[in-house]
Amino acid sequence: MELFWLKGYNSTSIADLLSRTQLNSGSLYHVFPSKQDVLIGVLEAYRDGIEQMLLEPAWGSVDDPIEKIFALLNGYRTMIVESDCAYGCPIGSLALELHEPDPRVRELLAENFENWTAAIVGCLDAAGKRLPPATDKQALAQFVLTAMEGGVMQARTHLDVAYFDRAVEQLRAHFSLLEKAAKTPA
Amino acid sequence: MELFWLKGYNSTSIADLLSRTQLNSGSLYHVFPSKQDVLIGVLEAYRDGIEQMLLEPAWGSVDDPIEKIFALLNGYRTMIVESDCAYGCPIGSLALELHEPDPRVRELLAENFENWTAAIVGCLDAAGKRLPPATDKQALAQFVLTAMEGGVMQARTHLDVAYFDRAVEQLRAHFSLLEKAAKTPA
DNA sequence: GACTTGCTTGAACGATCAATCAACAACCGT
DNA sequence: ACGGTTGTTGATTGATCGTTCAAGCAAGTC
Repeated sequence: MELFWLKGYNSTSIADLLSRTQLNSGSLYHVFPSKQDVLIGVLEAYRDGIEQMLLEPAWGSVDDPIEKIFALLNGYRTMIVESDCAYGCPIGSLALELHEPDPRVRELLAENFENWTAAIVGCLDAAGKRLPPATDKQALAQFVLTAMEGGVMQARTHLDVAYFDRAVEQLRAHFSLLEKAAKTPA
Repeated sequence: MELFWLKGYNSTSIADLLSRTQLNSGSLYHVFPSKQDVLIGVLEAYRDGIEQMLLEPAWGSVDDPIEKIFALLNGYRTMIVESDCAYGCPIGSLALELHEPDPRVRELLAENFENWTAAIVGCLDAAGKRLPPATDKQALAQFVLTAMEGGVMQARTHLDVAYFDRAVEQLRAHFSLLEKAAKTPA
């Protein structure tokens, strides 16, 4: 149930889940032994569905590997705008909302991040020689995630997408500089 | 009370605050009408104390303006390490933990961010011609915040400072490219 | 020494929430 | 038709939490 995404984990009560799912508490507890298990289920589903839910819609009409990265970021932008800056990256929100997460939950959050950055690494690999050969693609992919999450955080705090846009713009400048550096080797 | 920083707002109960402050509930409610007012007080204190609490300790022995930025980031690194990746930026945590924040609270979070980036803008201004003249210093300062928050988030999720270090390293690469671009004008 | 004012005490209240469980229905194979 | 399994119902429980309040205390004022 994607209520967790909107309201957060702690603020989403079992009653919320029940009214949304039209279930009774007993039925829910028959499937999920505890509220945390619901969260685990949701995180697993998100991890496994990232391809269809995030990448495919964003990449529908984009071929250029580097533009794919920014198309994905633009997908987040759309979500921010449509939710009036309330909704950002669900994983990032949970990562900071849960202060002493269960090991399994923390692990799933990490796996979600890893899946995300793996997709970016795929783009970077496809970009081939447009980037300097010494580029640490894993670190750069994590930096893309970093920029996205930080941008989402500021947009939400200021209630203004422009903060997200500026983060993306700075990231784009970084990529421009990298591409330029790749053309004129040291 | 800096319990909010460690455990988060929702997970810190009034009872926690009482035992920590050696107060009784009545006394606390005599000063702060509600729990949220405690948060507001803490956010105001943090906003006003950022200079002494964050900048001065980090910048004690650093003069170079750009190195000051990275000295500040290194201060966050220390906090991450000392808290075993549990503690990051308190403002960032609250910004994502509170999903429907009171307007005043949201405003204070934004002010804290603005104070922070203003300090970075000061460094960028001091860096003068080492950066390309067309540089949008405000946007770049926000990007530094973005990188910091994103790095903190990933370090906490993976329980590994290396994720923070890589974000800082990427940011440093970005600054290197900017400085290089400033030397060889288009 | 009465009276006010400012602050403290800590038990109590009401609300919310996650979780439980005994009773019950629906479906299946035999 | 029957027993067994699986899934459902929803009132209830026990715990936690934010908040309140009547009573008390200490210090200052006239």
